[in-house]
Amino acid sequence: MNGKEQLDQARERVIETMAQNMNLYGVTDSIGRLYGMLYFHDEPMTLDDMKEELGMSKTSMSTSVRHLLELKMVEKVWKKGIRKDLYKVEEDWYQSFTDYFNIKWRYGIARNILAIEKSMTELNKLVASEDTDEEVRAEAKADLMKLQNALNYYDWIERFIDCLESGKIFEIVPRKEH
Amino acid sequence: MNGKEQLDQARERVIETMAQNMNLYGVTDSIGRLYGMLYFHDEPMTLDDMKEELGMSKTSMSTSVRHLLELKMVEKVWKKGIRKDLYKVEEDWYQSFTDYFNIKWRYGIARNILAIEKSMTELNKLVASEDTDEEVRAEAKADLMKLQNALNYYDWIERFIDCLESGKIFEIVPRKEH
DNA sequence: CTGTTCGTACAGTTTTTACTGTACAAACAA
DNA sequence: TTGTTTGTACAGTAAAAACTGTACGAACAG
Repeated sequence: MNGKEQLDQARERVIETMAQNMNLYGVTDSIGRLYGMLYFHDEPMTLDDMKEELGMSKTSMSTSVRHLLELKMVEKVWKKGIRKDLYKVEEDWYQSFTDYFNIKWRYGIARNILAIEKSMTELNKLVASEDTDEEVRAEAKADLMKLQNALNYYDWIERFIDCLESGKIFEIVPRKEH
Repeated sequence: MNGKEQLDQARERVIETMAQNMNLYGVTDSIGRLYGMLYFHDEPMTLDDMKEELGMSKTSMSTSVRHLLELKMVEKVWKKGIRKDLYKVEEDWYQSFTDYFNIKWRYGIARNILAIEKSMTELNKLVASEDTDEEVRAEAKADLMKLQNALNYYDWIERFIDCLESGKIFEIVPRKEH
């Protein structure tokens, strides 16, 4: 097959940089490489296919795919007559971008908000209490202001993600048609 | 100092979750904790202060601060009469959010675009060449379409980051005033 | 039911990353 | 100049993460 090596080389280059890029989504290079490889495969793949293609253990493929599923960057495909699970990449990268924020950022922020609210309750008590040392009270008040700012920021982030999720962002920053 | 423990406990809780959240920015928990600690310190701190406060080595403080500087999440402060370097957090979290994309995402995408363009050039040659096997040619053509889509997506991301950087995003998703 | 096949939990290993202590260069003080 | 102080490079160590192989439960085939 004349030209096969050049084809593979061209793919490999893209896959490698894509994989490093995907660190931004919190996945390792090797998971990124798996994604990239799947990206260039037009047919859905089984874990054994991937294992074969990347020369890694099936266990690794299993956990890597799980990561990508969690991020909704790959999806399971059903095909009658085939017992093995099949996977393919989510083709819509805009969707993947949005999903990332929806999954990772929203989750992180929710946890953070809980912690902040709990601490604010405690600090309010501290400020209200007569037993509290004056210096401590002053610090607590300052902290309360900081935490309120933090809450405001998280509120903004949530609305920002809403803006992505609803697709409103595309009114401001339109998709490039081609 | 009555109430000091409660104050510290309230802070610690927030710092810990904040630190984990900062994994989203690609920094470790311990760097996140340093950031959180700095966040609650109203006065700028020296490396030795941090080392003392966190019970870690000065070397660690040095490299951690460097990471945070790179992300523009902390900044150096000059104070006359003090020889040691002083650092404080960037208070504007909206700015930090924008900076993160500007620094990390733009960089990654730029690298990726270069790789894609190079591969597209090669693939175009491959498609044009008469020596190329027909099957390979077909795959190369399919790849070219995929890569063009990728370029379109990266173009969108760049415009998206422009939208953050210019502050236009705040017209759509306004800051919460309080 | 018994045989396979498939995906994954788990334990163990390898690799990578985070962290420390030392040593040293640069900047300053005297 | 010489003596300090400060930040960081570097090498070594400790901790964490990635990866592998085995073993096993679940799903299906016959």
